[in-house]
Amino acid sequence: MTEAKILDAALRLLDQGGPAAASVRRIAAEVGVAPNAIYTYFPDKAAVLRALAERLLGGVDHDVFADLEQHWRIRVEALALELRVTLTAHPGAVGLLVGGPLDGPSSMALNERLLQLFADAGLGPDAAAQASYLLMVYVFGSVSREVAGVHGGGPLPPEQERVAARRAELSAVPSDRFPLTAAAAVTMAGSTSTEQYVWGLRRILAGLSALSDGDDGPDGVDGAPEAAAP
Amino acid sequence: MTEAKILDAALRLLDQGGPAAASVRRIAAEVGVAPNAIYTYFPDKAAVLRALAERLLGGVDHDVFADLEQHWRIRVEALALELRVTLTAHPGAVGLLVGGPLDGPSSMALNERLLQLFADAGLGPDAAAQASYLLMVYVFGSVSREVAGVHGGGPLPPEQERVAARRAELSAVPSDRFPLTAAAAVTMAGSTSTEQYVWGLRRILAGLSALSDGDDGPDGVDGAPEAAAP
DNA sequence: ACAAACTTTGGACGCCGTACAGCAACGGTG
DNA sequence: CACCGTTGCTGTACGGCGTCCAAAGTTTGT
Repeated sequence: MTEAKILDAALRLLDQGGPAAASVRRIAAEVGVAPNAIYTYFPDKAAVLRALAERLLGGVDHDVFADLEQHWRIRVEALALELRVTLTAHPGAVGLLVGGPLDGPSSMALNERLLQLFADAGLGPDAAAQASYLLMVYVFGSVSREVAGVHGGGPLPPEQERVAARRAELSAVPSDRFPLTAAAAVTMAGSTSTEQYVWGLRRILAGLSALSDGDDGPDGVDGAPEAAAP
Repeated sequence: MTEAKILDAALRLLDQGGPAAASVRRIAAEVGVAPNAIYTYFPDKAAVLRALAERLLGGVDHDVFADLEQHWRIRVEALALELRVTLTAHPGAVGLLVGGPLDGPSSMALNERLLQLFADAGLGPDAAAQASYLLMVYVFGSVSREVAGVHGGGPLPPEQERVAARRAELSAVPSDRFPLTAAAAVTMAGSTSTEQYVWGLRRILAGLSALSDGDDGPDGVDGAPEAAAP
């Protein structure tokens, strides 16, 4: 009946049955309308999915990160963590976001916020733009790796479960052909964990801090537990 | 007739017409057989695409990066650049790689190589595993951003052209609502450039270098032209 | 009350992935 | 050489897909 109901239905189907379930016909059935009624509100299926992606990105609460009291690194981390939660909440929809261009109003607003954040950090406009892009690449890359291989429906299993499953898979790696992989299997199994996400984020922020004026952050060199070198 | 011919045909169609063109029926027609003949060699369409992804990843030449004479940072950069070229050469196939799990032999070999590289850099096994994952996230994230929105066929336009097109789009950004975005539009237009790719890569490697023993690399703080802060 | 505008539907078209049964070529065994 | 089991391929069919068209229904303005 309205665009909103169509998007609601699409997201519901996407969550329950993955990308394959979000067909025009099923969406229409979910709304309770004939398939072609959808075309009254959207020119084609792609437009529905684009609008949905836009809505999901719009669900990120920006104002939280505007608090100038906090150190910029903290604020970027908070933003990155919130983005990850928002995206992984709808695994079936991740493909829409990583696969399409990010040029909607929500993307722009998000980007503007990020630019402000990096400007606060002391980066010039150009460096801030590059840093923002780098951060988005990291967030989207991480999330898409995280939900990769989820074709069916349902929410993502809890982190602990996924890590355990991955550990089981990796325990089968032949240590003669891939000795390093086999040796680091336990750490690798944690790739899709919040810990690894934050670890990578901190490495990136450390790399960016060198551009910012002098200060080198709250946590010297290692921000994650397993970061020690021999 | 053979699996190889099927994969050849699939890649050809993918290159020419994007993901939508790589249907089982079209692949079969390209090979010159009936559609269902494909199922003699692959259990379903997904298996074809998985095999194709595996083959593409296998096309990355590893031995180049084994040269211990070079500094590890140079070798990682070379690997990242080669990976980007390999992936962007087939825009329609990028979705297969970022959308599915990376657990084939080629992925494992690549990962093993990366672990070795970071071990050479002085990172412990666990940090090396985390760094490898971070790098892969960056590469795949960058590439998928780069080919995002390419639904049709044909190769990616030359970099310069894409940047110019993006610049034109961004020039329409209303500077009252998104002042920072509008101000940095020219830099943002270069997001999908090799320069930006290397810039981000260097930030990440800088962040990782802090973990490696003491040395801080060949290029102090800024590795890209526009990196200066006011 | 009537006309105009908008919304929804029934039906159809061509394409998709895939299952099943049958046909053609072939290698090994008598 | 004749036989036969295995393997590769085809013909055909089913249900689902995105989308178009003309017709029917509904709402709105006057």
